[in-house]
Amino acid sequence: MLKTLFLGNPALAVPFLARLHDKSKVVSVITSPDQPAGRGYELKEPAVKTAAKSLSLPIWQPEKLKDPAVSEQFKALGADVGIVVAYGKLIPKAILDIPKHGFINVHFSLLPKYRGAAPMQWALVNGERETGVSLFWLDEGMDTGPIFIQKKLAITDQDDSASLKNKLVALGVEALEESLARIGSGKIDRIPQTGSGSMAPLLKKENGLIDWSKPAQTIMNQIRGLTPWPGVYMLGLKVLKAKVVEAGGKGESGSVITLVTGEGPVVKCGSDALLLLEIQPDGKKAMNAWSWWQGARLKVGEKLR
RNA sequence: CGCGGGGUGGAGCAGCCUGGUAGCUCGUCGGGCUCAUAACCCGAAGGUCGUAGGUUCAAAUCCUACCCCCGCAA
Repeated sequence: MLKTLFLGNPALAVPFLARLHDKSKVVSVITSPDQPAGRGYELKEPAVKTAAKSLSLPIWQPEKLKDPAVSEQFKALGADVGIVVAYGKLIPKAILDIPKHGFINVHFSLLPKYRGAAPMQWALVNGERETGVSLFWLDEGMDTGPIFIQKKLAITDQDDSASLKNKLVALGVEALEESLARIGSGKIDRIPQTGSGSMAPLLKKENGLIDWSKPAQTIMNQIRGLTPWPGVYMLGLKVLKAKVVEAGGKGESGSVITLVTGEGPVVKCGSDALLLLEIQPDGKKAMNAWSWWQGARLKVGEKLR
């Protein structure tokens, strides 16, 4: 059985760890140190750590990978291959060379497109019709290594970041199992990335700011890709769900042009309009847009403040 | 002790600063108008104002403690 390492942090990485545990001997689960997070800054452990505990796997939370002592410990683990899923740190060359086969990174895009931290979100924001998952061999660059296995996935109009994530994780887990089988039988591909790449940089809060003068579909894509984080918002209000509706040229963008009884207000955009369905005011719980409208003290024709 | 917002009939809010009959939009129920309606008109039911104390002739409103929810941030 292959001896493997697993490196990852968030909940999204957990299904990969579970499958890896099924199909190989996981000699160590490497995850970031517990960090203060949440209200009150309580120390919180990464989801991968929680999962590793319940699987009774050895956990290791090194602070700095560049430390030579860390490299020594990696060597001592004697792994055949490392699997990296959303670990969030670049792994130094000194460590990459340690396992017999190197490290495989699971990346949620069709490389070389959307290299970087937030490939799923940017694909949705940009209105892509297709994305996928790429398992590639880590080198020193940012998602630049040779590709092992790549699988495509169509993005539907109904997809949002949650549904797309679920699909990609499922696809990725499959690909992971396939890659382990191939390594076992010696059929290892290392296909250099070709074509022009693009970047999917870490999301910033500002990426979620709504500009009502943009087309409704553009804003809709923002909502699909950036919910739940960083969220698509305007001052004091986050839009969680909406629907594009046709609308003529009349009405100032950002103003409420009509109401759909029981559903919510319709806001004029640069072209067409958005029917708001679910909203979250600052400091409040998420609520349906119709409820929000009851207490919003706004009238049809007014701009959202 | 990271910063901040909030808990008021079933829903979303106003009222609190400047104590003194519980307000608004919606929903529910009954009636009316209408070919009809999610629209309109009339009427009704429904609230320990988060909890426990305190101040006061009088507290949703002022003071104290506690519980719960949420945003930022990470």
